Amino acid sequence: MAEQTEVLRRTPLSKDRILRAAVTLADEAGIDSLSMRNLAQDLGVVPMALYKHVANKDELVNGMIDVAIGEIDPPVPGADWKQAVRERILSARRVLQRHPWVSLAIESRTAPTPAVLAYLDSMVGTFRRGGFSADLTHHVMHAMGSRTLGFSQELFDAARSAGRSGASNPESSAALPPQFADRFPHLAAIAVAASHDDASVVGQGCDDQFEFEFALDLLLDGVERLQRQGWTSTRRDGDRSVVSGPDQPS
Amino acid sequence: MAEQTEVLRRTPLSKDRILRAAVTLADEAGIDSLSMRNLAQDLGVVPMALYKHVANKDELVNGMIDVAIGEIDPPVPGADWKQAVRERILSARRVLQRHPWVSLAIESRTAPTPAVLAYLDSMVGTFRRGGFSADLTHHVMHAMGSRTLGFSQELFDAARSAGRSGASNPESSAALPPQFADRFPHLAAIAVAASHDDASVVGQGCDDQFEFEFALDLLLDGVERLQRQGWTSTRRDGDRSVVSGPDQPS
DNA sequence: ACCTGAACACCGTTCAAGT
DNA sequence: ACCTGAACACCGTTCAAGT
Repeated sequence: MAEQTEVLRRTPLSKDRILRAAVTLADEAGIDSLSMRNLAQDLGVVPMALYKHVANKDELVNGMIDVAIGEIDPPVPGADWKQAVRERILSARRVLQRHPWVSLAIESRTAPTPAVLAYLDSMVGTFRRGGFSADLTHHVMHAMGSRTLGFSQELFDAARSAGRSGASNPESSAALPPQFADRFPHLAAIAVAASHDDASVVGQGCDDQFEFEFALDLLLDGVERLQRQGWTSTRRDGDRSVVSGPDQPS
Repeated sequence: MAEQTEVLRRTPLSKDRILRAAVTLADEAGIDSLSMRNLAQDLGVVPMALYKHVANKDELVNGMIDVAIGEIDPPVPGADWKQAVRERILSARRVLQRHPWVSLAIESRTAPTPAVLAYLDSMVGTFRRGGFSADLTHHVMHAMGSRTLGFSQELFDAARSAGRSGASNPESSAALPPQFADRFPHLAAIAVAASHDDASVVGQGCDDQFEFEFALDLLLDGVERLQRQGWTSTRRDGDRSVVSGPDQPS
């Protein structure tokens, strides 16, 4: 409608409106399509008009990140630390599946944004209330790394810059080239091992959710063990093994 | 010397010479400075001359990655799987410290390069010879993620796009802003906890090497435990905890 | 004082003109 | 047939001219 177009054109720009349009653009067209010029066109304004509300593109991306991080669920109230951390991280992961550009955007930052800091601060608080020392919590946060925010650097991540396509979409599964098994026999063997549906499929054949939870639980179980052992940092003493506690089998 | 310049100008371009110049450029000036135009200028040729040897910039970056991956030490012969994996990953980490652009370059790829595949294949072989089932090895490789290649997504990684500056350089340590402890009390607490040198320093105050090995050993100890328990994938059965084996304490 | 078109300094890559 | 300068279609951002 002409009237509606007129209203939209007349709606004043705001940082909030710019950020929401930028998130939508990145969601739908990919982060590579996010340019000041494209974004301005989507908003029906001249590119330079954006610079009234954001200092530069870096500040725009920072704002976009915080919009996404704000969508992560708050910690579940009654749960113990392990359940609370686990659920929150899986919530973060769901957010990142809605906004696949976020992980790359966060990685490209030189400093964490305010919302990321607030999220991490809250998670540290959950560990501390669960009986973790400040020392152990510090190292645990490092060890979790980007997994804390719901993503991890996968090496076979074909869906990274590609469009959204569920793992259950058989169309997008690339069959192994014939030479692959000859050149990389070990990789071919483990690709077959965990691919329940089609033995000639790798990458897309992996159950991403399972792999994420496998690694998450491996880490959570490991740090739980350290906490129960009363682990303390021994880095100045040359002791290399982090779990060489008293109840180690042999 | 004029003669030497003449010789250099006369030296024919080759993919190898281009790749080595590109790696040097990225090492010294950062990945952002790596453009076809800058690279051509360093080589004393016109930009379009590069396209005789590389199809496009993506292929250039792929080649650069493989140059770097080729610098990783081969597995140590006599060691058991745990030592072999550990040493190799730490070697990869040293390579990435010499070439700080590699992790971002690998992350930006949509598919792994041949040298990365060969490296991963070799590592899978080490696990398999150590008695790991193909099933477990598959999930372990996922769980290790980018750590396999010597890097992990740190959230406070200030030195990411910045120039090289050792963690021991006190000049580059940013003090915590006064409001920080008020807004993010838990983060402030754990920052102080593990900072031995200066309690008001975060980020640069962390011992990156210690944190990397802490997480690496946490994972290696965890997967060793799974392997000893004869862990098998139970993902279709709704069993969520990866370490719920028979010898769990309670 | 405010807005904005043109311009600047880049980029990867195409393509046709020149040798 | 080969090489390469100019051009194309972008980019983030500056800046001065116009209202």
